[in-house]
Amino acid sequence: MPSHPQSSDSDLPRAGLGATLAARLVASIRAGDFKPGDRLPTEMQLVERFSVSRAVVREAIARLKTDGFVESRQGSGAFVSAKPGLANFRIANQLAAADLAHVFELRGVIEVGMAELAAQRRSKADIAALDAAFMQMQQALEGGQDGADADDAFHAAIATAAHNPYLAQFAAFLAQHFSATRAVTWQPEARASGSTLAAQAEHLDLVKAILRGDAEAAGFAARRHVANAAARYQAAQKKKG
Amino acid sequence: MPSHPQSSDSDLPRAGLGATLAARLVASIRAGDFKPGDRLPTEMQLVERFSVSRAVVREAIARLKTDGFVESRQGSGAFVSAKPGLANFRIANQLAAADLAHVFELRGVIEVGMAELAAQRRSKADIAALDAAFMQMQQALEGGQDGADADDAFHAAIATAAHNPYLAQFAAFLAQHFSATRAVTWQPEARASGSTLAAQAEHLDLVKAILRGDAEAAGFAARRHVANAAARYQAAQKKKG
DNA sequence: GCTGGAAATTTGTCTGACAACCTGACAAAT
DNA sequence: ATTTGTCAGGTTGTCAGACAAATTTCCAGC
Repeated sequence: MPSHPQSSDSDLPRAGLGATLAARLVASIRAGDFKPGDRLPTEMQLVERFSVSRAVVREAIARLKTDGFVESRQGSGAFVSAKPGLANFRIANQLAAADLAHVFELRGVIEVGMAELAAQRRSKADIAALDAAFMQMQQALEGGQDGADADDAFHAAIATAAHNPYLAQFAAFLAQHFSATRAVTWQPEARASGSTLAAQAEHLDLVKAILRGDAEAAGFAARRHVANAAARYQAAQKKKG
Repeated sequence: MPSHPQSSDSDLPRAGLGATLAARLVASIRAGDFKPGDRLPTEMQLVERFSVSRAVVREAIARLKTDGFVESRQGSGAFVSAKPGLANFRIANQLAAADLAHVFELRGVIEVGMAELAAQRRSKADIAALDAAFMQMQQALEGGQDGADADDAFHAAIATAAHNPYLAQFAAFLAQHFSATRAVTWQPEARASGSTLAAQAEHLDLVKAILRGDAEAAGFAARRHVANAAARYQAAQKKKG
């Protein structure tokens, strides 16, 4: 058994009929088949059209309701919301290269803002956590170990130092989609090419700017770090593919 | 019938049993009653504990699945996800004053980033849309009409000019929570105090910076505009409450 | 034309049943 | 002793039918 849990298709539960139908209905709404205010087909019509039971249809519609795509009224029907899909913000699990670049850019905007705020608001405890994460990465760099976890902790420490829970939560949300890119930084190929060293140098610039409370420099360092991380990841992808 | 749709409690559908149970289970997970990896009570146990039918329990769990709180496996049970609630980003409908300030800050970070990118990437069509929205606000300002819609269009035009769909979608998501604050800018009280005029002056700075492609100035103008908007809104709240 | 109420329609909830799947225990074979 | 096969029980997934609750439609009656 591999030590790293492999996320193959078999170990994650297959999508049931309800989830599948929900996805199809969302696609229909996004495609414009149903516009805001329109009434969806009745449950019985959906039962006949998709050859499933009413329980499946109701599960699908329940999912659409939690995602804010539709609102249903007893006795009347289910109606597409005024702002379908805007009740929450979501990013697809699999992203094309062009989309990934855009998400990288979004992440950059957030990281820059957090770095600036962290420089203005950092407490002694924030500095201690930031320093600890940085030193852990340094040890991983010198010892040839995996510093991905310390890298996570480093960025989390910056988010904490910004003292804005919404900003931190959104950064954590975005970070999920970058586990692969963070892993690249600490792979043997990256060490050989000097990418890991370069990334750590960028981390140092960021730490120093935050320590001395220089918001402008912190923002600049964060901007450069994310931009370079994106470049390094895309270069690694090109080399591999 | 009022021209502005009033969102009273009566016209939006009451939460059903399924939605209620889902909310309670989410609260339990957030409170730590169930930790990541834990197995939820079986559907039959939930049926007995909450005195509802299995259909209601299944609707609640279906909602938890779409929100990424749990994953269920046929024959085994429903398990709390590793990162519960991080599958999507969501903001509560009703925010306390302190939370609203934080969300304002998050919005500011996004607006600054979009303004910078818009200055770098604006096309002729972007400029035309931006100009049209600004002129519409100007007319509303001079004619004493409501410019809230034009205000929306103005910020949407900046989002479009940034040429990043994820950034734009997130900005639109955030904008939903600021309809009240944008309305404040165009109320008679704001006109009397000069707030509306000040806001429009800030809009002009923003437009000019984007037109001449000055990213730094655009970012600065956006930062100032959002900060002032927050201050104006909080002042109006204090005056009213 | 308008009103009132019955009838039809639609979603919400309950109940029972079976299928698909997983888990653990036990027996059998190696 | 370890592995393998089998079985029984439990759990989620799906189906079917029924009734309750709320809305909409329609028509008789004025």
